[in-house]
Amino acid sequence: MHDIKIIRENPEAFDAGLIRRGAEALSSELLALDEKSRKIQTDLQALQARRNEASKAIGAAKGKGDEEGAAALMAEVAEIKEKMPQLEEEDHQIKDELNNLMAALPNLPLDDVPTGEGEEENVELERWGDPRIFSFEARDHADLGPELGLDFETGAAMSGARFTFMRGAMARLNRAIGQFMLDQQTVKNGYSECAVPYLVRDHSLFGTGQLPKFAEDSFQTTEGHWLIPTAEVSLTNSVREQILSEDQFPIRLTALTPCFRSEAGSAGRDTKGLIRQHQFEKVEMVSITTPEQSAHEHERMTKAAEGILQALNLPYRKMLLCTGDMGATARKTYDLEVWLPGQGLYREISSCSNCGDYQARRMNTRYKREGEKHTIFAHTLNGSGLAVGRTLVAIIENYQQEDGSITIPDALLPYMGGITKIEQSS
RNA sequence: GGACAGGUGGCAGAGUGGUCGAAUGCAGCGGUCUUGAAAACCGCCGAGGGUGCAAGCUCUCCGUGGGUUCGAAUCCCACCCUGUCCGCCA
Repeated sequence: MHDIKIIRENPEAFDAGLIRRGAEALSSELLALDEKSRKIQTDLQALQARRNEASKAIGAAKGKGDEEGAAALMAEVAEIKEKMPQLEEEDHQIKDELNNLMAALPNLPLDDVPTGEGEEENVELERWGDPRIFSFEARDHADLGPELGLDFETGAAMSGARFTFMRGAMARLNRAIGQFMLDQQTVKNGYSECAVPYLVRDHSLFGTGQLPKFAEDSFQTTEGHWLIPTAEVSLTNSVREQILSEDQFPIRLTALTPCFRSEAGSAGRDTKGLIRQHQFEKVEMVSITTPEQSAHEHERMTKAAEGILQALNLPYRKMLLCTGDMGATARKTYDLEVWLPGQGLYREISSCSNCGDYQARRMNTRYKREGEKHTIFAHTLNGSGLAVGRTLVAIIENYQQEDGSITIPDALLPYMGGITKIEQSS
Protein backbone atom coordinates (compact mmCIF):
# COMPACT_ATOMS: atom_id res chain seq x y z
CA MET A 1 0.00 0.00 0.00
CA HIS A 2 1.19 3.47 -0.77
CA ASP A 3 0.84 6.81 0.92
CA ILE A 4 -1.42 9.05 -1.13
CA LYS A 5 0.32 12.08 0.36
CA ILE A 6 3.64 10.99 -1.09
CA ILE A 7 1.98 10.49 -4.45
CA ARG A 8 0.53 13.99 -4.20
CA GLU A 9 3.91 15.45 -3.44
CA ASN A 10 5.76 13.76 -6.23
CA PRO A 11 3.57 12.05 -8.80
CA GLU A 12 6.36 11.89 -11.38
CA ALA A 13 8.62 9.87 -9.13
CA PHE A 14 5.75 7.57 -8.25
CA ASP A 15 4.91 6.88 -11.88
CA ALA A 16 8.55 6.40 -12.74
CA GLY A 17 8.77 3.74 -10.04
CA LEU A 18 5.69 1.95 -11.32
CA ILE A 19 7.01 2.01 -14.85
CA ARG A 20 10.32 0.59 -13.70
CA ARG A 21 8.35 -2.31 -12.30
CA GLY A 22 6.54 -2.86 -15.56
CA ALA A 23 3.28 -1.40 -14.25
CA GLU A 24 1.43 1.51 -15.77
CA ALA A 25 1.61 5.10 -14.59
CA LEU A 26 -1.39 5.70 -12.41
CA SER A 27 -0.79 8.87 -10.47
CA SER A 28 -3.09 11.13 -12.47
CA GLU A 29 -5.97 8.72 -12.03
CA LEU A 30 -5.26 8.30 -8.33
CA LEU A 31 -4.87 12.01 -7.74
CA ALA A 32 -8.07 12.81 -9.60
CA LEU A 33 -9.96 10.43 -7.33
CA ASP A 34 -8.14 11.76 -4.31
CA GLU A 35 -9.07 15.33 -5.14
CA LYS A 36 -12.67 14.41 -5.74
CA SER A 37 -12.78 12.49 -2.51
CA ARG A 38 -11.39 15.41 -0.53
CA LYS A 39 -13.86 17.81 -2.10
CA ILE A 40 -16.76 15.56 -1.16
CA GLN A 41 -15.35 15.05 2.28
CA THR A 42 -15.12 18.78 2.88
CA ASP A 43 -18.70 19.32 1.74
CA LEU A 44 -19.95 16.42 3.76
CA GLN A 45 -18.12 17.59 6.84
CA ALA A 46 -19.70 21.02 6.65
CA LEU A 47 -23.10 19.36 6.72
CA GLN A 48 -22.09 17.03 9.52
CA ALA A 49 -20.79 19.92 11.57
CA ARG A 50 -24.11 21.77 11.22
CA ARG A 51 -26.07 18.66 12.02
CA ASN A 52 -23.98 17.97 15.12
CA GLU A 53 -24.33 21.54 16.31
CA ALA A 54 -28.09 21.58 15.79
CA SER A 55 -28.51 18.21 17.46
CA LYS A 56 -26.71 19.44 20.51
CA ALA A 57 -28.90 22.52 20.54
CA ILE A 58 -31.97 20.32 20.37
CA GLY A 59 -30.80 18.46 23.41
CA ALA A 60 -30.21 21.73 25.22
CA ALA A 61 -33.59 23.14 24.19
CA LYS A 62 -35.41 20.03 25.31
CA GLY A 63 -33.53 20.12 28.56
CA LYS A 64 -34.94 23.60 29.18
CA GLY A 65 -38.41 22.54 28.08
CA ASP A 66 -38.29 24.76 24.98
CA GLU A 67 -40.27 22.44 22.72
CA GLU A 68 -40.87 25.10 20.10
CA GLY A 69 -37.16 25.85 19.68
CA ALA A 70 -36.43 22.15 19.49
CA ALA A 71 -39.01 21.64 16.77
CA ALA A 72 -37.52 24.43 14.66
CA LEU A 73 -34.05 22.94 14.96
CA MET A 74 -35.34 19.49 14.09
CA ALA A 75 -36.82 20.86 10.93
CA GLU A 76 -33.46 22.34 10.03
CA VAL A 77 -31.67 19.05 10.64
CA ALA A 78 -34.23 17.21 8.55
CA GLU A 79 -33.36 19.50 5.69
CA ILE A 80 -29.63 18.91 6.10
CA LYS A 81 -30.19 15.21 6.19
CA GLU A 82 -31.81 15.22 2.83
CA LYS A 83 -28.54 16.21 1.23
CA MET A 84 -26.33 13.85 3.18
CA PRO A 85 -27.06 10.35 1.88
CA GLN A 86 -26.05 11.24 -1.65
CA LEU A 87 -22.73 12.70 -0.56
CA GLU A 88 -22.11 9.77 1.75
CA GLU A 89 -22.77 7.38 -1.07
CA GLU A 90 -20.37 9.22 -3.39
CA ASP A 91 -17.80 9.42 -0.64
CA HIS A 92 -17.92 5.66 -0.10
CA GLN A 93 -17.81 4.89 -3.76
CA ILE A 94 -14.80 7.04 -4.51
CA LYS A 95 -12.89 5.86 -1.47
CA ASP A 96 -13.57 2.26 -2.43
CA GLU A 97 -12.39 2.88 -5.93
CA LEU A 98 -9.25 4.58 -4.72
CA ASN A 99 -8.54 1.86 -2.17
CA ASN A 100 -9.04 -0.90 -4.69
CA LEU A 101 -6.63 0.71 -7.10
CA MET A 102 -4.07 1.34 -4.39
CA ALA A 103 -4.35 -2.16 -2.90
CA ALA A 104 -3.43 -3.75 -6.21
CA LEU A 105 -0.28 -1.69 -6.80
CA PRO A 106 3.15 -3.20 -6.25
CA ASN A 107 5.77 -1.67 -4.02
CA LEU A 108 8.25 0.73 -5.61
CA PRO A 109 11.85 -0.35 -6.10
CA LEU A 110 14.69 1.31 -4.23
CA ASP A 111 17.09 3.39 -6.32
CA ASP A 112 19.86 0.80 -6.30
CA VAL A 113 17.63 -1.91 -7.75
CA PRO A 114 18.49 -2.51 -11.40
CA THR A 115 15.74 -1.95 -13.93
CA GLY A 116 14.85 -5.01 -15.95
CA GLU A 117 12.06 -7.18 -17.20
CA GLY A 118 12.96 -10.63 -16.03
CA GLU A 119 15.52 -12.85 -14.36
CA GLU A 120 18.03 -12.41 -17.17
CA GLU A 121 18.57 -8.91 -15.93
CA ASN A 122 19.26 -9.80 -12.31
CA VAL A 123 22.75 -8.83 -11.22
CA GLU A 124 25.15 -11.36 -9.78
CA LEU A 125 26.87 -9.81 -6.76
CA GLU A 126 29.09 -12.57 -5.51
CA ARG A 127 29.82 -16.28 -5.54
CA TRP A 128 30.72 -18.50 -2.63
CA GLY A 129 32.28 -21.96 -2.78
CA ASP A 130 33.81 -23.90 -5.62
CA PRO A 131 31.56 -26.32 -7.42
CA ARG A 132 32.82 -29.82 -6.89
CA ILE A 133 34.66 -31.51 -9.74
CA PHE A 134 33.04 -34.87 -10.39
CA SER A 135 35.01 -37.90 -11.54
CA PHE A 136 31.78 -39.24 -12.97
CA GLU A 137 28.73 -37.71 -14.57
CA ALA A 138 26.67 -35.94 -11.94
CA ARG A 139 23.02 -36.95 -11.94
CA ASP A 140 20.13 -34.77 -10.96
CA HIS A 141 18.07 -35.38 -7.84
CA ALA A 142 14.97 -36.49 -9.70
CA ASP A 143 17.09 -39.24 -11.19
CA LEU A 144 18.88 -40.21 -7.97
CA GLY A 145 15.98 -39.68 -5.57
CA PRO A 146 13.61 -42.56 -6.27
CA GLU A 147 16.28 -45.08 -5.31
CA LEU A 148 16.91 -43.28 -2.04
CA GLY A 149 13.42 -42.75 -0.67
CA LEU A 150 12.10 -39.81 -2.66
CA ASP A 151 8.92 -41.48 -3.81
CA PHE A 152 7.39 -39.26 -6.45
CA GLU A 153 5.02 -41.95 -7.70
CA THR A 154 3.34 -42.61 -4.38
CA GLY A 155 2.98 -38.90 -3.78
CA ALA A 156 1.39 -38.42 -7.16
CA ALA A 157 -0.89 -41.43 -6.69
CA MET A 158 -2.54 -40.01 -3.62
CA SER A 159 -2.36 -36.30 -4.29
CA GLY A 160 -1.45 -35.74 -7.92
CA ALA A 161 1.44 -33.95 -9.52
CA ARG A 162 3.79 -31.84 -7.40
CA PHE A 163 3.42 -33.93 -4.26
CA THR A 164 6.14 -36.23 -2.97
CA PHE A 165 6.16 -39.03 -0.42
CA MET A 166 9.48 -39.44 1.39
CA ARG A 167 10.66 -42.59 3.06
CA GLY A 168 13.28 -43.76 5.52
CA ALA A 169 16.56 -41.93 5.77
CA MET A 170 15.46 -39.45 3.11
CA ALA A 171 12.49 -38.42 5.24
CA ARG A 172 14.85 -38.13 8.17
CA LEU A 173 17.24 -35.99 6.19
CA ASN A 174 14.37 -33.72 5.28
CA ARG A 175 13.55 -33.37 8.95
CA ALA A 176 17.20 -32.90 9.90
CA ILE A 177 17.57 -30.03 7.45
CA GLY A 178 14.62 -28.17 8.92
CA GLN A 179 15.77 -28.70 12.50
CA PHE A 180 19.31 -27.66 11.73
CA MET A 181 18.25 -24.47 10.02
CA LEU A 182 15.82 -23.54 12.75
CA ASP A 183 18.56 -24.02 15.35
CA GLN A 184 20.95 -21.87 13.35
CA GLN A 185 18.49 -19.02 12.99
CA THR A 186 17.49 -19.06 16.64
CA VAL A 187 20.74 -19.82 18.45
CA LYS A 188 23.22 -18.24 16.11
CA ASN A 189 21.29 -15.42 14.50
CA GLY A 190 18.98 -14.34 17.28
CA TYR A 191 15.63 -15.03 15.68
CA SER A 192 12.88 -15.97 18.06
CA GLU A 193 11.29 -19.33 17.32
CA CYS A 194 7.58 -19.36 16.63
CA ALA A 195 5.02 -22.05 15.99
CA VAL A 196 2.32 -20.49 13.89
CA PRO A 197 -1.09 -21.13 12.31
CA TYR A 198 -0.99 -22.59 8.82
CA LEU A 199 -4.51 -21.41 8.07
CA VAL A 200 -5.18 -17.70 8.02
CA ARG A 201 -7.96 -15.31 7.16
CA ASP A 202 -8.33 -12.95 4.24
CA HIS A 203 -7.06 -9.91 6.07
CA SER A 204 -3.79 -11.62 6.90
CA LEU A 205 -3.07 -12.47 3.29
CA PHE A 206 -4.05 -8.93 2.42
CA GLY A 207 -1.64 -7.63 5.02
CA THR A 208 1.37 -9.33 3.53
CA GLY A 209 0.24 -8.50 0.00
CA GLN A 210 -0.88 -11.85 -1.46
CA LEU A 211 -4.41 -10.51 -1.69
CA PRO A 212 -6.19 -9.14 -3.61
CA LYS A 213 -4.02 -9.67 -6.67
CA PHE A 214 -2.55 -13.11 -6.15
CA ALA A 215 -5.48 -15.10 -4.82
CA GLU A 216 -5.04 -17.78 -7.46
CA ASP A 217 -1.57 -18.64 -6.13
CA SER A 218 -2.85 -19.90 -2.78
CA PHE A 219 -5.19 -22.65 -1.63
CA GLN A 220 -8.38 -21.87 0.24
CA THR A 221 -10.43 -24.18 2.43
CA THR A 222 -14.16 -24.61 2.07
CA GLU A 223 -14.45 -22.69 5.35
CA GLY A 224 -12.74 -19.70 3.78
CA HIS A 225 -9.34 -19.97 5.43
CA TRP A 226 -6.23 -19.73 3.29
CA LEU A 227 -3.32 -22.16 3.57
CA ILE A 228 -0.20 -20.10 4.10
CA PRO A 229 2.02 -19.93 1.03
CA THR A 230 4.89 -19.03 3.37
CA ALA A 231 5.35 -18.48 7.11
CA GLU A 232 6.04 -14.86 6.21
CA VAL A 233 2.26 -14.44 6.36
CA SER A 234 1.87 -15.77 9.89
CA LEU A 235 5.01 -14.20 11.28
CA THR A 236 4.53 -10.76 9.77
CA ASN A 237 0.88 -10.59 10.74
CA SER A 238 1.81 -11.18 14.36
CA VAL A 239 2.22 -7.40 14.63
CA ARG A 240 -0.85 -6.38 12.64
CA GLU A 241 -2.91 -3.53 14.09
CA GLN A 242 -0.28 -2.82 16.72
CA ILE A 243 1.44 0.32 17.89
CA LEU A 244 4.87 -0.82 18.98
CA SER A 245 7.57 1.14 20.73
CA GLU A 246 10.92 1.69 19.12
CA ASP A 247 12.84 -0.10 21.86
CA GLN A 248 11.18 -3.38 20.86
CA PHE A 249 13.02 -3.29 17.55
CA PRO A 250 14.34 -5.16 15.78
CA ILE A 251 11.75 -7.90 16.20
CA ARG A 252 13.22 -11.06 14.67
CA LEU A 253 10.98 -14.07 14.22
CA THR A 254 11.45 -17.44 12.61
CA ALA A 255 9.37 -20.53 12.04
CA LEU A 256 9.65 -23.86 10.28
CA THR A 257 6.39 -24.52 8.48
CA PRO A 258 4.91 -26.22 5.49
CA CYS A 259 4.07 -23.85 2.65
CA PHE A 260 1.25 -24.43 0.22
CA ARG A 261 1.19 -23.03 -3.27
CA SER A 262 -1.22 -23.70 -6.08
CA GLU A 263 1.45 -23.00 -8.72
CA ALA A 264 -1.25 -21.74 -11.01
CA GLY A 265 0.53 -20.34 -14.01
CA SER A 266 3.51 -22.65 -13.57
CA ALA A 267 2.04 -25.38 -15.75
CA GLY A 268 4.82 -27.30 -17.39
CA ARG A 269 7.59 -25.65 -15.37
CA ASP A 270 9.81 -27.77 -13.15
CA THR A 271 7.49 -30.75 -13.37
CA LYS A 272 10.27 -33.16 -12.51
CA GLY A 273 11.55 -33.63 -9.00
CA LEU A 274 11.22 -31.58 -5.85
CA ILE A 275 11.91 -28.11 -7.17
CA ARG A 276 8.33 -26.92 -7.50
CA GLN A 277 5.83 -28.58 -5.19
CA HIS A 278 2.36 -27.71 -3.95
CA GLN A 279 3.60 -28.40 -0.44
CA PHE A 280 7.09 -27.86 0.92
CA GLU A 281 8.76 -26.88 4.15
CA LYS A 282 10.67 -23.74 4.75
CA VAL A 283 12.37 -21.91 7.59
CA GLU A 284 11.30 -18.33 7.29
CA MET A 285 12.83 -15.27 8.88
CA VAL A 286 10.89 -12.07 9.47
CA SER A 287 12.17 -8.79 10.89
CA ILE A 288 10.18 -5.79 11.98
CA THR A 289 12.21 -2.66 12.38
CA THR A 290 12.55 1.07 11.74
CA PRO A 291 12.98 2.80 8.38
CA GLU A 292 16.52 3.76 9.43
CA GLN A 293 17.49 0.18 10.25
CA SER A 294 15.78 -1.78 7.51
CA ALA A 295 18.59 -1.65 4.94
CA HIS A 296 21.09 -2.89 7.49
CA GLU A 297 18.65 -5.54 8.67
CA HIS A 298 18.25 -6.68 5.09
CA GLU A 299 21.98 -7.31 4.77
CA ARG A 300 22.06 -9.09 8.10
CA MET A 301 19.13 -11.32 7.18
CA THR A 302 20.71 -12.25 3.87
CA LYS A 303 23.89 -13.21 5.70
CA ALA A 304 21.84 -15.38 8.05
CA ALA A 305 20.52 -17.25 5.02
CA GLU A 306 23.99 -17.48 3.47
CA GLY A 307 25.29 -18.93 6.72
CA ILE A 308 23.19 -22.04 6.19
CA LEU A 309 24.59 -22.66 2.73
CA GLN A 310 28.09 -22.10 4.01
CA ALA A 311 27.58 -24.45 6.94
CA LEU A 312 26.35 -27.10 4.51
CA ASN A 313 29.21 -26.31 2.16
CA LEU A 314 26.89 -25.72 -0.75
CA PRO A 315 28.24 -23.36 -3.43
CA TYR A 316 25.94 -20.48 -4.22
CA ARG A 317 25.74 -17.06 -5.73
CA LYS A 318 24.03 -13.96 -4.47
CA MET A 319 21.82 -12.10 -6.92
CA LEU A 320 20.32 -8.65 -6.76
CA LEU A 321 16.91 -8.96 -8.40
CA CYS A 322 15.93 -6.49 -11.07
CA THR A 323 12.66 -4.59 -10.92
CA GLY A 324 10.84 -7.06 -13.14
CA ASP A 325 11.75 -10.16 -11.14
CA MET A 326 10.97 -8.90 -7.64
CA GLY A 327 7.82 -9.89 -5.81
CA ALA A 328 5.13 -7.25 -5.66
CA THR A 329 5.66 -6.42 -2.01
CA ALA A 330 9.43 -5.92 -2.16
CA ARG A 331 11.48 -2.79 -2.50
CA LYS A 332 14.68 -4.71 -2.87
CA THR A 333 15.39 -8.42 -2.98
CA TYR A 334 18.46 -10.61 -2.81
CA ASP A 335 18.11 -14.15 -4.07
CA LEU A 336 20.54 -16.86 -3.12
CA GLU A 337 20.98 -19.44 -5.82
CA VAL A 338 22.51 -22.77 -4.95
CA TRP A 339 24.66 -24.74 -7.36
CA LEU A 340 22.96 -27.89 -8.64
CA PRO A 341 25.60 -30.01 -10.37
CA GLY A 342 23.07 -32.54 -11.67
CA GLN A 343 21.38 -29.78 -13.61
CA GLY A 344 24.48 -27.69 -14.12
CA LEU A 345 22.93 -24.45 -12.96
CA TYR A 346 22.31 -22.16 -10.03
CA ARG A 347 18.82 -22.33 -8.64
CA GLU A 348 16.94 -20.08 -6.21
CA ILE A 349 16.97 -21.41 -2.67
CA SER A 350 16.38 -18.23 -0.69
CA SER A 351 14.82 -14.88 -1.28
CA CYS A 352 15.37 -12.02 1.17
CA SER A 353 13.27 -8.92 0.73
CA ASN A 354 12.98 -5.52 2.28
CA CYS A 355 9.32 -4.52 2.01
CA GLY A 356 9.74 -1.06 3.52
CA ASP A 357 6.44 0.14 4.96
CA TYR A 358 4.36 -1.51 2.23
CA GLN A 359 3.10 -4.37 4.37
CA ALA A 360 3.00 -2.30 7.55
CA ARG A 361 0.54 0.08 5.91
CA ARG A 362 -1.64 -2.81 4.87
CA MET A 363 -1.51 -4.33 8.35
CA ASN A 364 -1.57 -1.00 10.18
CA THR A 365 1.60 -1.77 12.09
CA ARG A 366 3.08 1.36 13.58
CA TYR A 367 5.47 2.38 16.29
CA LYS A 368 6.19 5.39 18.42
CA ARG A 369 9.53 7.00 18.72
CA GLU A 370 10.67 8.32 22.07
CA GLY A 371 9.43 11.86 22.56
CA GLU A 372 7.44 12.01 19.34
CA LYS A 373 3.71 12.27 19.20
CA HIS A 374 2.99 10.73 15.84
CA THR A 375 3.15 7.10 14.94
CA ILE A 376 5.39 5.82 12.17
CA PHE A 377 4.82 2.79 9.98
CA ALA A 378 7.32 0.04 10.71
CA HIS A 379 9.42 -1.64 8.06
CA THR A 380 9.07 -5.36 7.45
CA LEU A 381 11.52 -7.81 5.93
CA ASN A 382 11.31 -11.47 5.17
CA GLY A 383 13.65 -14.11 3.90
CA SER A 384 13.95 -17.84 3.53
CA GLY A 385 16.52 -19.38 5.70
CA LEU A 386 16.14 -21.69 3.75
CA ALA A 387 13.62 -23.66 1.73
CA VAL A 388 13.93 -27.23 3.01
CA GLY A 389 12.92 -29.09 -0.16
CA ARG A 390 15.37 -27.24 -2.34
CA THR A 391 18.11 -27.71 0.24
CA LEU A 392 17.40 -31.42 0.07
CA VAL A 393 17.77 -31.24 -3.70
CA ALA A 394 21.07 -29.40 -3.34
CA ILE A 395 22.44 -31.91 -0.86
CA ILE A 396 21.44 -34.87 -3.00
CA GLU A 397 23.10 -33.42 -6.05
CA ASN A 398 26.21 -32.00 -4.39
CA TYR A 399 26.86 -34.91 -2.06
CA GLN A 400 26.17 -37.72 -4.51
CA GLN A 401 28.63 -40.57 -4.94
CA GLU A 402 29.42 -42.55 -8.00
CA ASP A 403 27.36 -45.53 -6.74
CA GLY A 404 24.24 -43.38 -6.48
CA SER A 405 24.37 -42.94 -2.71
CA ILE A 406 24.72 -39.64 -0.93
CA THR A 407 26.78 -38.68 2.09
CA ILE A 408 25.45 -36.47 4.86
CA PRO A 409 26.99 -33.00 5.32
CA ASP A 410 28.88 -32.77 8.62
CA ALA A 411 26.65 -30.03 9.95
CA LEU A 412 23.64 -32.36 9.74
CA LEU A 413 25.22 -35.39 11.37
CA PRO A 414 24.02 -34.46 14.88
CA TYR A 415 20.49 -34.55 13.53
CA MET A 416 20.75 -37.87 11.69
CA GLY A 417 20.86 -40.36 14.54
CA GLY A 418 24.00 -42.05 13.35
CA ILE A 419 23.15 -42.15 9.67
CA THR A 420 26.13 -40.93 7.64
CA LYS A 421 25.08 -42.03 4.20
CA ILE A 422 21.89 -42.70 2.31
CA GLU A 423 22.00 -45.55 -0.13
CA GLN A 424 19.72 -47.59 -2.24
CA SER A 425 18.32 -50.09 0.25
CA SER A 426 17.57 -47.55 2.95
C1' G B 1 -21.43 -28.57 17.35
C1' G B 2 -24.85 -26.58 21.73
C1' A B 3 -25.72 -22.87 25.77
C1' C B 4 -24.47 -18.47 28.07
C1' A B 5 -21.39 -14.11 28.70
C1' G B 6 -18.66 -10.47 26.46
C1' G B 7 -15.63 -7.18 22.73
C1' U B 8 -14.59 0.59 25.14
C1' G B 9 -7.87 4.45 24.93
C1' G B 10 -0.81 1.03 25.97
C1' C B 11 -3.31 -2.16 29.99
C1' A B 12 -7.39 -2.72 33.55
C1' G B 13 -12.21 -0.94 33.73
C1' A B 14 -16.89 2.53 34.24
C1' G B 15 -20.44 4.23 31.01
C1' U B 16 -27.76 1.55 28.59
C1' G B 17 -30.27 7.64 24.01
C1' G B 18 -28.04 14.33 24.51
C1' U B 19 -22.93 18.69 27.09
C1' C B 20 -19.07 11.42 26.05
C1' G B 21 -13.53 10.83 22.44
C1' A B 22 -15.36 8.74 26.87
C1' A B 23 -15.01 8.47 34.48
C1' U B 24 -11.41 6.06 37.44
C1' G B 25 -6.96 3.18 38.32
C1' C B 26 -2.21 1.47 36.41
C1' A B 27 1.68 2.42 33.06
C1' G B 28 4.12 6.61 30.40
C1' C B 29 5.78 11.91 30.01
C1' G B 30 6.81 16.84 32.41
C1' G B 31 7.28 19.34 37.09
C1' U B 32 7.52 20.32 42.71
C1' C B 33 10.11 18.24 46.82
C1' U B 34 15.15 15.54 47.51
C1' U B 35 22.48 15.50 47.58
C1' G B 36 20.27 11.48 44.43
C1' A B 37 16.40 7.94 44.36
C1' A B 38 11.74 6.33 46.34
C1' A B 39 7.22 8.19 48.26
C1' A B 40 3.84 12.17 48.08
C1' C B 41 1.72 16.13 45.35
C1' C B 42 0.57 19.05 40.62
C1' G B 43 0.02 18.92 35.34
C1' C B 44 -0.02 16.32 30.53
C1' C B 45 -1.21 11.84 28.15
C1' G B 46 -5.80 7.56 22.05
C1' A B 47 -5.62 7.08 16.56
C1' G B 48 -6.60 8.81 11.69
C1' G B 49 -8.38 12.48 8.15
C1' G B 50 -10.05 17.43 5.92
C1' U B 51 -8.90 22.67 5.78
C1' G B 52 -5.29 26.50 6.71
C1' C B 53 1.31 29.81 5.95
C1' A B 54 0.15 29.19 10.95
C1' A B 55 -2.65 29.58 15.37
C1' G B 56 -6.82 27.22 14.83
C1' C B 57 -11.45 25.24 13.04
C1' U B 58 -13.66 20.71 11.81
C1' C B 59 -14.88 15.42 10.70
C1' U B 60 -14.47 10.13 11.66
C1' C B 61 -13.38 6.11 14.93
C1' C B 62 -16.05 2.58 21.59
C1' G B 63 -14.87 -5.45 17.24
C1' U B 64 -16.72 -4.92 11.62
C1' G B 65 -20.73 -3.63 8.35
C1' G B 66 -25.71 -2.03 7.97
C1' G B 67 -30.23 0.15 10.32
C1' U B 68 -33.52 3.18 13.79
C1' U B 69 -33.25 8.42 15.70
C1' C B 70 -33.04 15.48 15.40
C1' G B 71 -29.06 12.93 18.22
C1' A B 72 -26.05 6.12 19.17
C1' A B 73 -20.44 3.54 22.91
C1' U B 74 -25.64 3.08 24.59
C1' C B 75 -31.47 0.55 20.77
C1' C B 76 -32.15 -3.16 16.32
C1' C B 77 -30.01 -6.68 12.45
C1' A B 78 -25.94 -9.43 10.29
C1' C B 79 -21.04 -10.94 10.54
C1' C B 80 -16.16 -11.56 12.99
C1' C B 81 -13.61 -12.54 17.40
C1' U B 82 -12.81 -13.81 22.72
C1' G B 83 -14.15 -16.22 27.33
C1' U B 84 -16.87 -19.93 30.34
C1' C B 85 -19.64 -24.44 30.61
C1' C B 86 -21.44 -28.89 27.94
C1' G B 87 -20.60 -32.38 23.86
C1' C B 88 -16.95 -34.51 20.60
C1' C B 89 -11.86 -35.19 19.90
C1' A B 90 -5.44 -35.35 18.85
